[in-house]
Amino acid sequence: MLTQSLNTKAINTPISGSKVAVSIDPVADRLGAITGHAGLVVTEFSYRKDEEIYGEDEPAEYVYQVVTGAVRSYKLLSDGRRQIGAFHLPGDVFGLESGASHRLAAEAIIDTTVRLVKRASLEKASGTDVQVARKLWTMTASELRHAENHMLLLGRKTAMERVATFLLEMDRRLAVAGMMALPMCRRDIGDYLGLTLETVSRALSQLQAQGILGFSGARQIVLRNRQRLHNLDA
Amino acid sequence: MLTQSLNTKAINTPISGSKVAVSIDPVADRLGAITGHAGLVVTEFSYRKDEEIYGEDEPAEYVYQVVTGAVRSYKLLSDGRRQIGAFHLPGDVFGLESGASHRLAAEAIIDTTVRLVKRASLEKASGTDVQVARKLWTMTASELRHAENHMLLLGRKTAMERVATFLLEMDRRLAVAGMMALPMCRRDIGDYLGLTLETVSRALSQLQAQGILGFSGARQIVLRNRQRLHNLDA
DNA sequence: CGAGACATTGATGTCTGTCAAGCTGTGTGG
DNA sequence: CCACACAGCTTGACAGACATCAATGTCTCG
Repeated sequence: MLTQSLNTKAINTPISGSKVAVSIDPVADRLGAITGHAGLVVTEFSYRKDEEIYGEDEPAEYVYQVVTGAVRSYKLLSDGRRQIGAFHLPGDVFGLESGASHRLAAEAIIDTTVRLVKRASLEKASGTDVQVARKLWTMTASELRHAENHMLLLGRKTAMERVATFLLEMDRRLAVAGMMALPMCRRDIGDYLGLTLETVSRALSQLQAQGILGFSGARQIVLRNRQRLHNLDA
Repeated sequence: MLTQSLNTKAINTPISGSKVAVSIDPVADRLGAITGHAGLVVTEFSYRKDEEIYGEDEPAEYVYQVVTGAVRSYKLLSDGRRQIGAFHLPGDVFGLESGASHRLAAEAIIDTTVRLVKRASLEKASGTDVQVARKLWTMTASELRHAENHMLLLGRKTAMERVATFLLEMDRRLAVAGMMALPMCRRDIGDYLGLTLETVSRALSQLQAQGILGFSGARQIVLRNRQRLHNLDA
């Protein structure tokens, strides 16, 4: 480990690393919108549940896109308190930095496959292709928008409002056939919402008791009344 | 008012609007780093204390830089709860959007003078000048970095840790001769830190009692022991 | 110098955290 | 295929940090 320099650091302990360039689906593919133009090398990689993808303050060598699975980006305080800044779901790009290093760590929540491209090659492409440069900016701006909404949630919303916001966000992002399968545990949800896992659990139970949602297993949720959920969300 | 369309909307009720193009100091001037290259028209404008500069979801027609004064950017919940996302101090650029509208409102905290350029002209310049495009991205990424740190504060830090973080941030950004003159009131600080003004006041009093800081008037603060303040900040 | 906005301080309340016990359901191995 | 084991979840009792409500103090500026 000590002999491994940061610059030549291998991608963290993958299950399987296929180093072949893969073809990118051009439809509604946000990373593809960039790579399509520049013809960059795109690699696929997989991480097991709870595996670290990169650490906080690590050099930002790659930009990632979730293919399947789910990823959490987070910061830690010295005593272990954790704030998850975002969940990344299939299609989402993460790990994009304009500076030299990652400002949040990233871990696979469940077994996850990602596409990745070298940051340096994107930087290079942005120097010649204005479309690429524009895309990098809008992706960062999109993350900023999410962070600004989340600051409002963390600073000013009640526990119930936070959970309602969370459910509506997840419903929007990963509902299929009116049901959502949450990839993350209650602790992850708590660390995302600035709550404890117990408070999250109590809020969900209360929503169930009110008939606003139904469970089929703790992580399979059906929203039965989005309007009432919206009303609970300030 | 009703006859005034949004697209032709005048800049909000300035004290004085000098529409002359002004020369920009090229040294350590972040807006200048852009405008220097593109030769854009830069205007100066002034706002009085508590005057709105733009509202949430208003079309983002201009990008601003504080010359003198201070600005708060914030979001509101329907019942009036407010989260201030950032304070903008002399030199800071604010109101930069990659989308069509402002996602936070902005108000002058005290009498404030800003420089401004049309967003559209920056967009245009970024299409031909790769340096401009790069700068827009890094400025947005810099805001994102701040927001990520602030999410950690809002989600996971105690009241005392938040106030310590705030003091160190303000010390870094506006201390002159070892003293800082806060432009904002206790309520603004509370709304930035996700606390009430009373909790902020109590924390500051406690820090004074411990000799970590001294006051000369409620908004004139001297940090007497930055190390101990750092220790209080998780 | 006076008035009003702003800040401090105190008393009390409450929401969420903490600690603890038990339950569920998922995956594994006999 | 069933049963066990364990991680994850729920629920309860209690505690505590911060909010709320209220009164007083102080600085600023007109």
